Amino acid sequence: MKSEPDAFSIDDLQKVKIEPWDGIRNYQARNFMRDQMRIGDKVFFYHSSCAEPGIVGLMRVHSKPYPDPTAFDSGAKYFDAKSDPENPRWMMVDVKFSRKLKKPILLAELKGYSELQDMKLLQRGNRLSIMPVEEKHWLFIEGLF
DNA sequence: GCCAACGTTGGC
DNA sequence: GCCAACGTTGGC
Repeated sequence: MKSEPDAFSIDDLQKVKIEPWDGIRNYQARNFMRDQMRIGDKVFFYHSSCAEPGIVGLMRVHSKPYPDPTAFDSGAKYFDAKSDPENPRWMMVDVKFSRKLKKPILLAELKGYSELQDMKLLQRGNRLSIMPVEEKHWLFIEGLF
């Protein structure tokens, strides 16, 4: 799961411990939260759109999917008039802090490993802010900690 | 700031 | 349903 550190960083998560991952307005990203995530699933926290993009920490899924309340708040940045509270368009989960890596694993480093060449994160043009990680890739990256 | 790669919108 | 225009993401 990606976040711009200026908006919400791994340090912010370490402080608050649990964070509702709201504001996702992309159907594919929503589907991953709504359909694939289970409580306790491990998640990489990735800093994007910054000087040194990369994996900076670990967290876990901490709730079942539920409607994103910011979609119903007409004053909120992520308000969506087309999301009906009776039939919510945007679903999200809460995440819980696990740990911060001593040293981030930067995107530039990840790109260098032949073992990760087919990883979704590294595919050309990928802009998804939430995506699944294959087990083989997860295990390889864990070995880099 | 630039640009590639999408995703969304809206006219037809 | 098609597709051009526009908006967004995100690395560089």
